[in-house]
Amino acid sequence: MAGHLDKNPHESPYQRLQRQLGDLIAASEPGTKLPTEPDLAAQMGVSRSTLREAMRSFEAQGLLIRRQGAGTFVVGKSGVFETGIEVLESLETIASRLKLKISMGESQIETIQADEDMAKCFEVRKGTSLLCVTRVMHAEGRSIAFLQDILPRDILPLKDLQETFTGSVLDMLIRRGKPPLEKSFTEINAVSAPSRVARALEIQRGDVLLMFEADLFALDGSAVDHSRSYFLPGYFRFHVLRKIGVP
Amino acid sequence: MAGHLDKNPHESPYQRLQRQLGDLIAASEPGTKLPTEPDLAAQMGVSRSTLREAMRSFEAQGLLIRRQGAGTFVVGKSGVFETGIEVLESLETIASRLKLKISMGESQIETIQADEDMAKCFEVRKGTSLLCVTRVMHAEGRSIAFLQDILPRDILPLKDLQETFTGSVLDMLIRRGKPPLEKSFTEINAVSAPSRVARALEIQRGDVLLMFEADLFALDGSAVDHSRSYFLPGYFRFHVLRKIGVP
DNA sequence: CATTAAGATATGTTTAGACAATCCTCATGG
DNA sequence: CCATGAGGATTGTCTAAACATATCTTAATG
Repeated sequence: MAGHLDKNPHESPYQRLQRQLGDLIAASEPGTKLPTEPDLAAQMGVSRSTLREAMRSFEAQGLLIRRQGAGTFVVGKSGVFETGIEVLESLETIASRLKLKISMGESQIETIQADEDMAKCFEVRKGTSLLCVTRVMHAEGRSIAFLQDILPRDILPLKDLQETFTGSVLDMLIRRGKPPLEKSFTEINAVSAPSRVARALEIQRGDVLLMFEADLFALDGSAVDHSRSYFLPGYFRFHVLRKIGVP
Repeated sequence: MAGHLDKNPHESPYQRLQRQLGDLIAASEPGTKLPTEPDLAAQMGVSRSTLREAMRSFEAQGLLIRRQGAGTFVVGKSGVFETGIEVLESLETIASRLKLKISMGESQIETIQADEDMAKCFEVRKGTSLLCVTRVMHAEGRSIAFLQDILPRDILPLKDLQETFTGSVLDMLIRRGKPPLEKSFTEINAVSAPSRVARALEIQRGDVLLMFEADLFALDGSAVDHSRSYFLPGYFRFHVLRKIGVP
């Protein structure tokens, strides 16, 4: 990216480190195992902590994958899930269209009690039982998304969920056809990975994630699902076509 | 948020730290200066590094502001820039509608040479001169967004920019009325703050930012502007209404 | 009274090291 | 040949400390 605020573009040691790391990654074939952290730190003349800090941003961009006990590997930039967000679609649908593979990893279906926010969302009493479906989605041999849906018990039979769930609550609802769905209101933000999500996604706690928090509405206006989806940034490219507003 | 993958919700020391910090912040009036990092670390029984790591996520949520040499302050959650992204509007327009104050801080207008990407974007030869407008936007006494627009020299007179620019290239283009604008194609992602952006936004390098990278098109289909906007997550709530797709 | 400089305070960055947790390889035994 | 366990390799987390940088306060001087 050209242009910057600092008139004197003198490179700090950390920026030099970033550039050198970027060069090393660019020069390595996908699948390459990089030197160990202690070795790389020594080569680049920085401490292991400083190197790790720099590596985090490359991992966030999907250029590296680090595996505890195994090593650090360069990732090929092939399977990016690219889609517009004007239309709500499941990851499976997007994958199918892009001819990419995605699968559901670890998952969990449980019953929870509505807290104040959920009670308000579904217009039920606090403490009402809700279904919570949590899973990790995998592509290219790693976890790339952590998804969680909360929905009233009567919206999807628990039995169906337990027997046929393959990763998308939305697809199940669409296939089932009732209630008929109308729209989703989705909030978008960047978050620092909470410990539990980080563990599930095999990243460091505190790493950068893109999060969509959404309410799904039926035609009759009632909320039928509340979801939180955490995406590893380097594996997704979301975009939106925007009309021009009038000030 | 209820529900989690770990069946045994035993709290790790770091999670305990996060909870305690969250409680402390919630219990403090906006504007409160927290104990110094060494003191707080001692009180919470962790090292200063671990405390700093935990504080980063609160700063990302806009709950804290840290100022080098001055201290750490609790932030009141009042002025969140909330808007749909179906329509492209400047921060000033959004602020005006929400009755929030925003102003332009440090800015820079310079001429740059088109690299390969920019040459392709604007359909010009590599090396062609382009204008680059970079600025930091302030609200509530702090930097909350780092914005950068790149545009061909003939789209906006440099003189006009230098004399009347107050923060929004979009608003200038709309007021000028030519070329007539049609739409913006915006990519959305979460990024780890690069050093220069971090410095401008007064955050730690590597912190979480929401980034929009956009191409603005005129009615005749030509690209008239390419921009990158970095947003401090806690100060913005972007949302989108999504139609339901068919798998 | 205003300005400036020095000292104190506090966050930002870097380093080194220790230990925990995970993964991989190799040797051994069934 | 396969399973298992031990040991080595490597990343993840935490700690302590040092130094850089920024801010604030206070004292001295004009």
